[in-house]
Amino acid sequence: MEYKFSEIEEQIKKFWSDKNIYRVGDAESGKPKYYVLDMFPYPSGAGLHVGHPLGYIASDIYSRYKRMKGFNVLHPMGYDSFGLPAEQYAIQTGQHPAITTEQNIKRFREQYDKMGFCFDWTREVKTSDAEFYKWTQWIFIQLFNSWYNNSTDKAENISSLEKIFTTEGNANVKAAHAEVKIFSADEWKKFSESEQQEILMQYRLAFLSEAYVNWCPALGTVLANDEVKDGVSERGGYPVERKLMKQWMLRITAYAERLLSGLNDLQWSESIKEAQRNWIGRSEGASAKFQIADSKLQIEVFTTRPDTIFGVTFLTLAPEHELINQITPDSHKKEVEEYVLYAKNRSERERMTEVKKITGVFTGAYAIHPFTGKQIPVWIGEYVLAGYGTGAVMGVPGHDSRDYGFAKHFNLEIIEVVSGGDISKEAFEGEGKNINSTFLDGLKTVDAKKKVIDEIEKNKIGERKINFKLRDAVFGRQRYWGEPIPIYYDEQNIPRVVDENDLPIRLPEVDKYLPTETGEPPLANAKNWKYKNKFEFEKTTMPGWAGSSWYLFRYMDPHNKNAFAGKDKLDYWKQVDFYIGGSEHATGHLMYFRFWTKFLKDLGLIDIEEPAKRLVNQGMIQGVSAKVFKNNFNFKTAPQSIAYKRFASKYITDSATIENIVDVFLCKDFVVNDSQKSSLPFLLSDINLPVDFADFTKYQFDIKAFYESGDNRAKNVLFIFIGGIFLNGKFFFDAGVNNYSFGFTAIPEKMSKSKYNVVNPDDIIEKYGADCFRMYEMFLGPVEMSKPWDTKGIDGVSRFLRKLWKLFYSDDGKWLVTNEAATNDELKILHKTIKKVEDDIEKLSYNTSVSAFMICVNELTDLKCHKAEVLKDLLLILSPFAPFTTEFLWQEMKQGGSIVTTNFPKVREELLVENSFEYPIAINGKTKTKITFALDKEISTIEKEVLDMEILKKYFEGRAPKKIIVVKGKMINVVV
RNA sequence: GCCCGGGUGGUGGAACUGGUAGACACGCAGGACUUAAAAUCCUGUCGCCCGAAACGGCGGUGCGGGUUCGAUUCCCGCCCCGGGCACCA
Repeated sequence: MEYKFSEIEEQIKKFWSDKNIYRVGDAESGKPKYYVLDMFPYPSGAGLHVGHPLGYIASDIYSRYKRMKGFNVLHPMGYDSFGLPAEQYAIQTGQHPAITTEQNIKRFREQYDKMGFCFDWTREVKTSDAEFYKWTQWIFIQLFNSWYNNSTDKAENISSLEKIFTTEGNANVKAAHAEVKIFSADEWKKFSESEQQEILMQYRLAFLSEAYVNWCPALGTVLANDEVKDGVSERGGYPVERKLMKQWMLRITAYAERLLSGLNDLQWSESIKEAQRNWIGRSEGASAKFQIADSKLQIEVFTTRPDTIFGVTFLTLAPEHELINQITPDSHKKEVEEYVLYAKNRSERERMTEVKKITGVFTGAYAIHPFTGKQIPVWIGEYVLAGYGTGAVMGVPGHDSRDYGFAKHFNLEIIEVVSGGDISKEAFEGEGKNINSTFLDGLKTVDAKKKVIDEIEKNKIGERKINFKLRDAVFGRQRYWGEPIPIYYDEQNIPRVVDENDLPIRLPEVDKYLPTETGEPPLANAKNWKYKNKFEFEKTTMPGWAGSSWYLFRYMDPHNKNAFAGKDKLDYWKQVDFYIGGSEHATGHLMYFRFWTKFLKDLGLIDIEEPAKRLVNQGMIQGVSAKVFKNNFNFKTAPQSIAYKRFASKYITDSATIENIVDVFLCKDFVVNDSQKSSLPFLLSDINLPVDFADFTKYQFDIKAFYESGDNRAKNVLFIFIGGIFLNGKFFFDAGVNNYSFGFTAIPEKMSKSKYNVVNPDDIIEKYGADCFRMYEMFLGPVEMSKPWDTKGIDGVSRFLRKLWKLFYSDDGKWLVTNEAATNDELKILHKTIKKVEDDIEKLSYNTSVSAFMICVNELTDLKCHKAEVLKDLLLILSPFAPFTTEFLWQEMKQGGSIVTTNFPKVREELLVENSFEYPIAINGKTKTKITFALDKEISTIEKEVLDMEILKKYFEGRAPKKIIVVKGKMINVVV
């Protein structure tokens, strides 16, 4: 019988689905639980490429393994199905995003099924399902109804805060909040309803706030910090500007400390933890208030180096600082206003690219140094950020490089207050001993910090303070395809949450997915969409990360109508034991879902502090692009194109054909060739050609096939190679040349449709089978590592599977398996492999387990072993990797049940005990020969025997060996 | 600039906690089978040197140094590649 993988896969797929083999029960299973989760995919229109399954295969193997080890394994899959691409498509075509999304999901599902993943599809969830987003909205309501109590260090219901306000005002409340004035209980009671709500809003965890946001005019929406890369939108690459807008926000900063300290106990990669630590950006220091001369105003600064306070020679304010107007004397108004205007008009992007440019202006005001009483000038500089600290810094040019640059540029005084550097050359930012600092003189930096903060607090100048870089998260999007925010505006225009019983607030139908003419979000297009038929709903929707911030809990109880998940289910499944996904989510999703988890815990809804114990980041499988060169000017208008046309006219006389040329592609070798290069205008960039026509072994691109495929990019395009050209299906050669070769360069880069380098797993599965595909992706290297996709080695895995098959069937199709008892050698091979594979799976070192299987099958083949006793265990340990083939053979062996639900075999350690070892014998650390000794042999006897060995004599060269080291079971080293 | 990874044959990659560097696979070369091809199987394959061969010699894990009986592994300095952050006071 031949190994026909496609037939086997079909048959086994049916077998599994008939038996509902992947259905997962809950606590009643009586087994310990294990939760394996893949990061939520966005169902894109392009389907899966070979890069996506890397993580899925890894988690699938782990899930199957854990199941065979006696765990009740939850391994679900679903879709993060709200998102931009479907909406963009809707804007272009008018097609409802729900329809596109549904089609894409169907495609994804087909692909998942082909790969044999053990997902329990009865637990599938989709964020765009009203049954799902009902609970996303519900959690938002809880956030709105909560405040963060710093005294108890948890979120509490807003009613407890109101109670405090009515009894004692807000002076002693320790809470995470925005700027609020201090009021007494009496004052609180006298506030109007709208004033009270305004104040409460400053405390809520979901709140409406005026804030500088990243506004992307091209997308017509606001982006979160992590959605902006290099001043442009991460998706689409459109410019982003800073804009003051009223926005729904989440007070993630309340959780900064817990998000930071929680990292320590997580089994996550160091790089992700580090990225989160940087993102949270905790710094310890002090705040200090500087009195403005001849004024009642004070400027508060934050510093991490309060020990350098005697080195302050100026203050710098951010251009957005609110006191600028009040402190600037008339004499300086004009210059200051001009500068502020200039700074405001500078986009984030400009400011970032011109980091080294020093700009600023003197306000004309002076501040009084709190310790020396000296007057110091107050400046404005754009190097100070409005959003961090207090938006003002104390300028210590001697010990801060930015202050140093600023002082040099504007000729301000520089004082050395910490010894150890040379401040005539550069700022000294290291630690040392204080000088020129009165009561701090002689103190080491650590002690000086402590002392000065004590003084600052004693004199009520300021206080010890901890600052975070982490910003509150913007939660509203001017978009259609997202969860409606469950807020309405009452008669007084006070924002209120809708009643929980009215959830879900369904996404209304609109006839246009674009913002309205007045600039309102798309939801404003909805007709008759009012809460209780009279109140205006909030028109923005939630961002892409809302649903994914809590989805892990929904899988535990996906159909629950009364809660986001039932208490019993939450108690049983607790949290994700093993989470796998891309590292690009380091500061986005992975931060938000930790935040929501902590919040739900504070409400007493769940019992865990962290959503995922262990996190593995799978590497990216890059596509290998076929790059050729292309002119980078407009071919129709640029004068350079004439040179190309002249070149083409060497071969083609018909001028109309030449005039029609719209572009030119050059083969790699042509560009590398100097004499050719000099005859052409050298303005080149590279462009990708579809990999389907590229031969990566010879680096040859088939232009003719490309042209004949009907691709528009090949039409009227002049292809130049060495010795000839290709135009519209025809080759033209130099005299004497008749072999064409269109060379390209192979570059690994991210796999993407736009780069024409996508490899579809369906094609690979069709050619080699799903098991082979799964094993090959694992065989490529460690899961965490990125690597270019390359089919070069896949034949090795394919050969392995056929070799395995041959242990069961002869070439002419006879069943070979016998019930003979296995020999010791055979059992040893088997159990060595079981042990190795078990260890490797735990470590996620799948590439080495695949080699172990290969070694095992090779050795059994050499021994002509066809014994059931050995083969059935081999099938079991291989089944997480190659589920189809192993299940098929399992059934052929009449073992009963399904291999999926059978237990993993136990290693028989006693078979692996060696009683002798072949020692490598090294002279001065270099291995020279080998000798076998019994393992229980006395070391002193070994030493003696080795030193007497005839073969070693020549290395001693007459010298007596100085020393001999014997490490039992490892090696022997003789020092001469 | 700062913070994380990483650098091993022609290629993907192995090597437990400091103990035989290059497992396994691809590719390549030679051979067997075949009319032929595919498939399959066998042999070799880090480099250099001697040789008929060797369980011969020398070198070798990005570079330079160090610790050690022994270093791909630990320490110091440097170079290169990938990723993240970036005027964060």
